[in-house]
Amino acid sequence: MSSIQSLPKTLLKNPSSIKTKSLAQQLHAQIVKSNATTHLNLIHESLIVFNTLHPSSPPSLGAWKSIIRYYTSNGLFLQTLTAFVKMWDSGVYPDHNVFPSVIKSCTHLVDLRFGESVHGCAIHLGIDFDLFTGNALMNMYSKLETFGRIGGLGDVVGQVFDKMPKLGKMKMNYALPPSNKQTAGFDRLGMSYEVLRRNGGMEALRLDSVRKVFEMMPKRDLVSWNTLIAGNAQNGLYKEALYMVREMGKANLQPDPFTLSSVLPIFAEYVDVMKGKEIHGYAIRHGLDTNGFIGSSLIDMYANCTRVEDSCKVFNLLPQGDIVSWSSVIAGCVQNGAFDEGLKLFRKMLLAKIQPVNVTFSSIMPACAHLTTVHLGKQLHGCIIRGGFDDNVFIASSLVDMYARCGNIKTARWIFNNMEQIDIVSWTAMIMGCALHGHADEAISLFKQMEMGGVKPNSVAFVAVLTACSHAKLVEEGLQYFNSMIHDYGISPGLEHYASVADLLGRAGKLEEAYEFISRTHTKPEGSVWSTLLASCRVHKNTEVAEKVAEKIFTLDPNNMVAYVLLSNTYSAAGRWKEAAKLRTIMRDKGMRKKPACSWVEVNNKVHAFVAGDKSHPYYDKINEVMTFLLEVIEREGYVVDTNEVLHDVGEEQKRVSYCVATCVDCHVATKFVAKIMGREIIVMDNGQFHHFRDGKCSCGDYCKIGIGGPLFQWYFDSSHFVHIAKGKSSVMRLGTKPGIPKRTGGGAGCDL
DNA sequence: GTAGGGTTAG
Repeated sequence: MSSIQSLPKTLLKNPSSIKTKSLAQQLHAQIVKSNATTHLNLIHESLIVFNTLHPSSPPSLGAWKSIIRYYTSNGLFLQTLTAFVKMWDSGVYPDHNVFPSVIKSCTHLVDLRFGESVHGCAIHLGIDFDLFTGNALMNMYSKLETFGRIGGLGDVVGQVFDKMPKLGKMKMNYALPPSNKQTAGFDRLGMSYEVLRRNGGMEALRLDSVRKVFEMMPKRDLVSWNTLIAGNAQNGLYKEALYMVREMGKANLQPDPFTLSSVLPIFAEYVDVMKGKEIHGYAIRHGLDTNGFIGSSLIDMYANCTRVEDSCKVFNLLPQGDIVSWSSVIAGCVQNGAFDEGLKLFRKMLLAKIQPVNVTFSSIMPACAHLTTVHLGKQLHGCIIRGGFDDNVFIASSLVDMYARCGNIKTARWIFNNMEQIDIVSWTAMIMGCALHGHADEAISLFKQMEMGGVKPNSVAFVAVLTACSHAKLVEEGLQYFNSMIHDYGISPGLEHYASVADLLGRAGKLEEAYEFISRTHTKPEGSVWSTLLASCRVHKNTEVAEKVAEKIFTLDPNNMVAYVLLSNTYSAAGRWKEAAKLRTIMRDKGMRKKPACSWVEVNNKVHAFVAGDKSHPYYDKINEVMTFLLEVIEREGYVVDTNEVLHDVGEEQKRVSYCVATCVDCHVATKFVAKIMGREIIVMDNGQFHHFRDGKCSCGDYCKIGIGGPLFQWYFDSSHFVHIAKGKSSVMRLGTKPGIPKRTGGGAGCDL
């Protein structure tokens, strides 16, 4: 006999040589029996021949089974269903081997209606008691029971196969339990799954069919239990899932990797690292800790419990990392603020020739956003476009956020405008972007558009719109949104909302009001909420409220250094030097040392960072030269050093700081002058808020809480940047107090991918 | 026939 490879080739080149049905079936059977993956194209072609050759005398059950199994195992789910319908139409009835494939196809196509019909067929034929069929049905119902009616391909497939519901109507009472009708009803009310879950009450209704199938199954194996457990775990029924694990033990079945990787996400969600560790221990004792699925679940669990080091340990012990474990560990780092580590791992992954996918990109992008390294973000964006991932809503949202945070609000807006689908996260990212750039009107307008478009704001969206109001001095609007959040949307305010409102009132100088507001909150306010207000007290030079606020903070945390610094600066700003000095003494006695302020700018894909008093930059002398020159120029233009606001806590090592740096405390004013003289826009990011300096004015309308502090002046004038200024371009500078982010000149975050 | 990773938070 000819080899499997050569026979079909010869025949298929000349289809007319396939004269008989039996020859076609033989051909097909041979190909199907051979290694399917190496002959995919041939098999597909032979199936086409097979399907069209003898429409009047359809294939036997055995042939149909081969076809259906082939289609399903190669992901051709729509073809599976076509074959199933044709088979049924031709009077050949499926046996128990056919149903699992067909049900699996319905699951993948997110078509619950079709699946229910198939279930009806199985009942009709009396083979719904089959173990494999039952397992497949449970899996389908646990994945589709809620979502199947909401979206997906359900309707499309339903239209194509309008015959199918007829087939399944015999015993549809079983396949369509009351829960489905109610689910559909909720859907019509426009309530999201998230809302339903949060409000409770759905649990009893959902997974009804899964439980029914499980209960009627005469025989259950580990797969049945795992499917049931996973179904409950993935639908938020954590207690039930854990209860079923115990029940499974009673049935003398041992947890396997499937069981463990369904249970681990529950403890990740509960942030219960002790229970998670117990599972880890079990996995080690049973030699399962090197299983890739368990590994990535462990990585995620530890990361969710803020134990990134443990995530990395698990990852390093995996014999081979696949894209999921790489993505997990990268996401774990980024979500815990270890941005540099995340980027390092990402580069390592590329070196290991692992191709990033959707999840990898949306996991790593926030690292670029928070490090303000737009050139890295752009490189990633390039990879995303080349990989065809740019229509993914997760990725697009992360890009909107990244560009906005890196100062490039126009690009952010362009991406947002071109998104195919916009969800609550993309809206929020865009609204927050506008808020950070001081475009409050636009932020509010977007928020309204979102509401009108039927997307319900969540608590994060309210943080965004409150931020917009706060930055633009829109006190009334902000308070209205805060109330709307509580009364119209039933969202109870969290610390971040209280902080926003405290900021809103504080920036506007309504310090007493803000103090009362925070004091009234039901949630116990944290130091961070009070600190927000204390910063406003400093701006408004109100030592009276500042003292009250500081007292609150010190009750919560007697060694809160930020509060000491802010209170001391408030005294300085109000001219009460003695009190300020006294606080400095206390701080020194307590051994507190303020982290030196740090500023950095990205020029020609390189990050230049400057710490106060640091002379290590290779162009330090040139920078100083230019700085002195510019200072003279802006002073001629009318800039006066504001000696009243010498807020710098000049420490021992900073005493050597040059005249210029020490005097440039009122950087916000100085930068306006520089922008005017140089005739260019300067964009500065300060604590997440952007200042666009142009033509002697700033976009924040001087309505900024902190004023820009720190050794700002240094980095206008590193030599390459000076060239940049001359070209009239703008680049984003960033201020902060995060030593190490980025590394000193040219290091760390400045590296390419 | 069953299992793992993602975007927004002054």
